[in-house]
Amino acid sequence: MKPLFHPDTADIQLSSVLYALSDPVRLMMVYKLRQNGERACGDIELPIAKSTVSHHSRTLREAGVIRTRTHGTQRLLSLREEDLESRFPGLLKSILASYEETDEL
Amino acid sequence: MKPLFHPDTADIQLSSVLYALSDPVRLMMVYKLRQNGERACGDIELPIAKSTVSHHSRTLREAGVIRTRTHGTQRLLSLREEDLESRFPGLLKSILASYEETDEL
DNA sequence: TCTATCGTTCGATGATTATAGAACAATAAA
DNA sequence: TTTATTGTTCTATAATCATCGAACGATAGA
Repeated sequence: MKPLFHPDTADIQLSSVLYALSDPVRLMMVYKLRQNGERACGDIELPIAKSTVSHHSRTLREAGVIRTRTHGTQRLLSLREEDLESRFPGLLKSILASYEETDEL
Repeated sequence: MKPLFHPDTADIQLSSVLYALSDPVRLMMVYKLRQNGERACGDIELPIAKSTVSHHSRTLREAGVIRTRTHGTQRLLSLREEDLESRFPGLLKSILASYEETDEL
C-alpha cells in the first residue's frame, strides 16, 4: 500500500487551494467535512460516480486541503484546518462562511 | 461601443470568484489593483501578451472581481472591493492577506 | 480460501482553458 | 485626414479537467 502524498504545511500553495475550492463539488465536500468531521469517501453523499469522488479527493489532498488516512478498506478524509489556519490565517474560515451565504448548499 | 457585462453584486458566485483568483497571473493583477488603485490594462506590468491580459481581465470582470470602464482608448480596471465585501464579507481581504504570505509576489 | 466491500487507477470523451499572434475597432493626436 | 495608441476579438494550439465505466487492489469477513 503506497503512502498518499500530502504537501507539508509550508508548501501549500494559495493558488492550488483556491483552485481546489473553486469546484462546487469539492467545495461541498469540504463544507461537509467541516460540519461532520472525519468521514469515509463513501459516506459523503454526492451526486457523482465514485471514481469522480476519488479524483476530487486527490485534488483536495494534493492541494493540502484535506488529509486522507487508511482504515481497513476505507479512506477517511478530514480537513487540514489547523495546517491551513497556520499557513493562511482566516482563509478557510472566510471561504466557508461565504459558502453559507450561497444557495449552493 | 458595446457595454461590458458586469454581474450584479447579488449574482456574484463564490465558485467563480475562487476560480478567477486561482490563476497566478489573475491573482497578481488583483493584488496590484488593490495596491495601486484603478489602472489601465497596459499599466499593469505582466509577463504575458496583451491578448492574454485581455482574456484574464474578462475572466475577472465576468466573475465580478473587477470593474472595467472606458476612458479614451484605455480600459481602466478597478477592484470591486465594496461589492465583494458586501457579498462575501472578509473573503477578499483574507485571500489578499494570504497572497502576501506567499513567495509569488 | 472465497467473497463482498471500498476505493483507486486506467482509458476515453467532451469541455474548458491559458497562451499567442494577427486582424480589427475605437479613440486620440498630429 | 492620416497615423499612432490601446485594447478586443478571432483563430489556433497544446494542456488540463470533470466525468464515467470497467478493471484492478487491498482488506475484512464468512
